[in-house]
Amino acid sequence: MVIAVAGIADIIHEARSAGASFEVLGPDIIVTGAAAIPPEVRGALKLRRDELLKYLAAADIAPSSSDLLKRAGVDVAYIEDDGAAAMVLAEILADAGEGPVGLDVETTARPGFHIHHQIKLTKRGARVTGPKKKNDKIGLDPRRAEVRLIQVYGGGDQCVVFDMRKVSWATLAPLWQHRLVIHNVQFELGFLLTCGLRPEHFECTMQAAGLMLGVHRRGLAAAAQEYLGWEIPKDLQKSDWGSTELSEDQITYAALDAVAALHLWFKLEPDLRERGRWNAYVLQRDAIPAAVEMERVGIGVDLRALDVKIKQWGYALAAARKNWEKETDIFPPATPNETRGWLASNLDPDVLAAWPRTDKTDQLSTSASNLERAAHLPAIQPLLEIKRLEKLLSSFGPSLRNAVHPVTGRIHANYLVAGTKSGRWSCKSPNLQQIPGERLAPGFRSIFRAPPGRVLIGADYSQMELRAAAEISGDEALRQIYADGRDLHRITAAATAGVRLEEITKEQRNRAKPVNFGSIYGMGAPGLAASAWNNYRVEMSLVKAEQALAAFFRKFSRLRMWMRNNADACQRRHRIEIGIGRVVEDAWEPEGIRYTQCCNLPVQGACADAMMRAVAGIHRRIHAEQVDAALVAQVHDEIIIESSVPDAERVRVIMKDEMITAFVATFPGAQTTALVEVKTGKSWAELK
DNA sequence: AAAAACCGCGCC
DNA sequence: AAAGGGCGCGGTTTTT
Repeated sequence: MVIAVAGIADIIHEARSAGASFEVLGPDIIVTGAAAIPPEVRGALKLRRDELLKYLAAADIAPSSSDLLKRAGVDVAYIEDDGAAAMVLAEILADAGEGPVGLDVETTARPGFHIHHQIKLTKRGARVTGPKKKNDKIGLDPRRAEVRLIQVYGGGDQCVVFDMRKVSWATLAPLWQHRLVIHNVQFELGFLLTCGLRPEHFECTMQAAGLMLGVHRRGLAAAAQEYLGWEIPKDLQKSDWGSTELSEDQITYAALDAVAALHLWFKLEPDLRERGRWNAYVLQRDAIPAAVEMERVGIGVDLRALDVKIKQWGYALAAARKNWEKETDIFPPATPNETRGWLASNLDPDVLAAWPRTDKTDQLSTSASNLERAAHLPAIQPLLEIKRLEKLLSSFGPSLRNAVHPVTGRIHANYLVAGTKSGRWSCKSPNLQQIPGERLAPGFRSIFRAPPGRVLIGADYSQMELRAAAEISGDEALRQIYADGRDLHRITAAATAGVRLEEITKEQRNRAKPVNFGSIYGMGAPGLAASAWNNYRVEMSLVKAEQALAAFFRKFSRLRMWMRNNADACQRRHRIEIGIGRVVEDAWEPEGIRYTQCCNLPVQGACADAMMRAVAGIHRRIHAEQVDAALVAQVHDEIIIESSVPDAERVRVIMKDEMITAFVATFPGAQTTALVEVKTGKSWAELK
């Protein structure tokens, strides 16, 4: 940290991490453990005493961890030896009785795994602007970090904090048989698994809070505020949990989370049951071990092939820039504003006047789909090529390479179970659910590869959301199409063009796709016309879009009826109800629930239910049947498993079986003809 | 200097 | 009457 420019909060944080604590007494500041503060930090604090006093006084109003614990009637016991550990653990379990134990852990980078700073460069070679990227994920990575503290609370008058540098894991063995309440249990399971521990009875207050408060308020702080009225401080979250002597503040801070988790559970559990969301909770909870496995196992990557791709993209980008310069005699635009300037001076005045603009700031749009409107300008093609390659390089080049784990050589992405309001999973660091496909980057998915002796198996639901819409709405015409294993796109194309099915060309079928996908989500004619162009490069006039929608709903009138009735019911209830019992409350949306969400979320969300059932079911069977295989990716309607070659056939059967079972469990009586498609290959590219 | 807002775009 | 939904991420621009 550069002390001279740091905020006072950062300086205080440094001092606290070093073991110091502050107390305000009238105009005086009492510092304990001042000797531990690094001299330059101490100097800065002296220099900025007034600021420090103001900050501490403000912090005084917000209760500290120890205030909150005091109010809750909980003492903290910090345990550093096995004898005491066994004794207090027995007390905690006695406090809990038949009930669960609240638990939380703090982790820290293992010795030898240093935090290395990396400097990011822009495409022009300048230092990247914005916050300096500190590589601080190591402390959260089970492969490079260790559990420092385990905090447990049984509901009594003490919370125990075990220092795992002093206490042996064997002493805690009884704990793993007990039912545990953890906020974001996925994180803890990842660490416990590396210690060979596989607790089976757990509750996740984060999943529960997401169902009750909305997925954006499922964090511990938000949930504790809402349900307990606690303002949980989080300033020590990133303190140094590896230091030899942990401060008292750190220990009480750590304890508070375990206490909060248990208290939260006591409120959340009855709430889930009373509000009809218990089944949704169980579904989400039971999918967590599969997500843990996906992250732990990771997906295999051919690093050399990725490097080749990056090089090729670089060459192609240079060539595209040359082409631009040949057409224009100027350098290619380096920023959106430069692109806007070029558009402003090169478009015909009437075209410029009608050029699409951005939503919030009303500037000229520079999106690829809009640039294609000016395709007659010779510089546009090179510009589009530049944009494509810059996108690939910035999102899937060096940054994806950096995501390859130094120890395993694989990518361990983080899947967020029910991380979206519909219930879909999301994925981050990196997001494997947005890896470019064949259209944008031919062959790119072949870098995701099984190691020698193993294969990837991909299974996907065919036209999952259209099938779901058919089942939810009870539209017999649509259901019949899937019962017969017919092709909806072809049927819609024939209806639109007014010709017989056999005469439909590939081109005509393609034009029908946006109609089918758009209509079930409540798209209007203008939206359909736009989506046809933006997603499929199909030109569709307003009139044609209107006609296509009308024709679609003439055929599937029951679907339209469901859409309208359901949207009405949602507005009446001020909530959208999804599948097994998840909801999106009107109050959770900044501008209230919208008609299109009422149409979309029940379909998308019920599909997410089916997907979760399938993932959990597959995971369970792979372990129960001791198959040499593991889940490695999930992309909403697709599951990818890496398997040994001998077990591949068994895996294919399990996947297909579990996915069909999950779909029918979600949509009783659903048509299952050609529902699941399974493919095997050495790489992801071969699974399409 | 850092944070927030905005735009655009990859996937389903 | 009309109404694309859901994400995460990189980069630029504006605000604090």
